[in-house]
Amino acid sequence: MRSLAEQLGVAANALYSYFPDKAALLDGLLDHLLGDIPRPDTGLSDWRGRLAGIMRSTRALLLRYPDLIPLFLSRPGRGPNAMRLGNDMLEALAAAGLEGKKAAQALRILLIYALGFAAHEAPRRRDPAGQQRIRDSEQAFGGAAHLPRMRQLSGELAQHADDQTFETGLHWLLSSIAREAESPR
Amino acid sequence: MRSLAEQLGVAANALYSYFPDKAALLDGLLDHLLGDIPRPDTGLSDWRGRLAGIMRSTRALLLRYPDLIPLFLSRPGRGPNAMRLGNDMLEALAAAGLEGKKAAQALRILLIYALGFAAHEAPRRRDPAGQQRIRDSEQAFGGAAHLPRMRQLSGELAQHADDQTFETGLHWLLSSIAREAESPR
DNA sequence: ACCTGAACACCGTTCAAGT
DNA sequence: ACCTGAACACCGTTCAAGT
Repeated sequence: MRSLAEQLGVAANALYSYFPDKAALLDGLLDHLLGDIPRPDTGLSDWRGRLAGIMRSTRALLLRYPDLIPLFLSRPGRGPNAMRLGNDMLEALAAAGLEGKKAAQALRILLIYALGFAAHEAPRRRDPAGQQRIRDSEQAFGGAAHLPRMRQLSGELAQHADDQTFETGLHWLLSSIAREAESPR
Repeated sequence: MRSLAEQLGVAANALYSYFPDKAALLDGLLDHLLGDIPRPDTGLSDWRGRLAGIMRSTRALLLRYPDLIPLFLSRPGRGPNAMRLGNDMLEALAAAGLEGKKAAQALRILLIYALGFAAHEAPRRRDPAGQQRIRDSEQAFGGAAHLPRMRQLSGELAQHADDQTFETGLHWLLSSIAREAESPR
């Protein structure tokens, strides 16, 4: 609050003329930022591509504002932009054949995946001693007595999460969603 | 630091005789808590059940210590208990037919899913005005002009994430992992 | 309606000093 | 080696007072 006020050239407590508290201010900011996520081409019949695009944009947005990730995870998200995003996702899920409760579950699972992934990545990307940390991890994993699997994969495990891993997980979720529609229960 | 010191009957700065800073203290605590996650029955050939058990235990542990969830998401996790957990997961993934890079990816994706899910849930479970918040959301979704999918599912979408949703996402990931092993690339 | 200075009750951490 | 009181540089927020 203090540093924002300073950038606005105003005393810190002046902000309380506009917002009841910090949480309310951040809620407004969050939904505003969601406006940066582009809408999928509605004409496109490729539901998988549309969902993947939204999830990639969401992850990219979060990585741009790492400080806000805990807020995105914990806040309800019922501003206009959050609702538009939800509607676009439900539209794509309906094209995939998911409706009702299963569609609501899929929406939440996909969002949690993208949010969780970014929440995992962001602090590592920002860590100034990141490369050193990777070397330390590799050594810890490589020297783990009685844990042969960790030793064997120490090189892979020590690396940070990357684009390819994000795509793999997204692919896994979308593939299962496609199957869910084919053989509903 | 101050409240912990008080519970120990000691001045706050006395803690700095044992830990260089707050982060180091919490890193130690985190790995200690991971010791509460039970190991899967190693004799069991059911790799899916073993992985599911670990993920359920992880989620349950995080929900017991909601304040620590951001730490679990951002910290590397290379203490003895974290490594044991990783080794058990890799063991199960190997039984599923995943080795090397794909196994490392699967490990990270599953952990991110469980951590992300708990990070999403925890603040909602703690919110004292949770029920009121659900009603507000339902009304916001239900009254969204031009967003028919949101309106249609307002009841489902307003609810909090639940056990069933967690199980669905876990099932989707494990199913795709099973397929990955059947037809590797 | 919108802003201010001053203050309150908190933080994590440092430092010099004690035993 | 382990602890202390005092202080530092921060927080978000409240309150009474100003225009």
